[in-house]
Amino acid sequence: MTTEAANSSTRVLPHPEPSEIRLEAVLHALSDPLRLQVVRELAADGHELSCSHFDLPVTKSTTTHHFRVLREAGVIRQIYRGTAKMNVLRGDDLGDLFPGLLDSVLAAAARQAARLGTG
Amino acid sequence: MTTEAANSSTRVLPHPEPSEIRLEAVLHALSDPLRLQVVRELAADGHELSCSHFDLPVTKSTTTHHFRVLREAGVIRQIYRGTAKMNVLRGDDLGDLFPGLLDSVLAAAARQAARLGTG
DNA sequence: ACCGTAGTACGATGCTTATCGTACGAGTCG
DNA sequence: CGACTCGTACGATAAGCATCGTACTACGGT
Repeated sequence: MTTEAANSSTRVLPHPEPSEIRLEAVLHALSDPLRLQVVRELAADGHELSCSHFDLPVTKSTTTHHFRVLREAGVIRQIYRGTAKMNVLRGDDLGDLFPGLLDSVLAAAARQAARLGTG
Repeated sequence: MTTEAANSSTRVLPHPEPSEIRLEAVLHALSDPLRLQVVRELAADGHELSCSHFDLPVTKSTTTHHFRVLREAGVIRQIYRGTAKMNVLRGDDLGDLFPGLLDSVLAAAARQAARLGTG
């Protein structure tokens, strides 16, 4: 049973507070190719993107797993909107905690993608 | 004798070419607390430091393992000098490949260390 | 030649992670 | 309601990784 009368989009996901975000966890989250790709797309778009928007070469289960890793590391924020689950970069929080870090990682990823031939 | 250069004898260690260095591997190498600490000390010192200079809370075997991960990711360069194995950051190579990345990671690490009250 | 120091190699172990499949829940729309 | 879509939960599996201990090599000094 739903423990709570389903007030649409009242499903809330746990996110780490800025004070709980660890650099090591952020770096680890970004060290996976799939997750780094997701972060790049989120940064490039700048808006909320649903999980299903991403065309990852893994199953839905694995996709859920990767998004959770990103969320629990504090890299993204996830919000339910209807049946969809929207994802946004926590650019502000990360910028406050680690100024310039996200930008240089994204720049590095873009640079490597260009170097390796259209990524 | 000698003491000058040219003491890097027979034993040579494999290092990735700059073109072989992958961002994901670098981020993964830096995502371990011990390895990040090593990199911070190397950056702070700026000179060659032997493996035994670092006082890591793990055995020699594990220390060897962590230095190898850093070397194979392209983060450090290792050279034998007598019985010692010297380590130095590949700051130039990383700076060419991923401008600003290493600096912002180091800054982030310093910031987090201060925030967590490292003493 | 010997010994001590620095580091390696190898095998084992236990933990973490990436992956999948299937069954299920939550929400939308006809 | 019923069907459909999006995503979750759980269990299983396989690979990776951090760690250790012991046995070993390489080098330098005495």
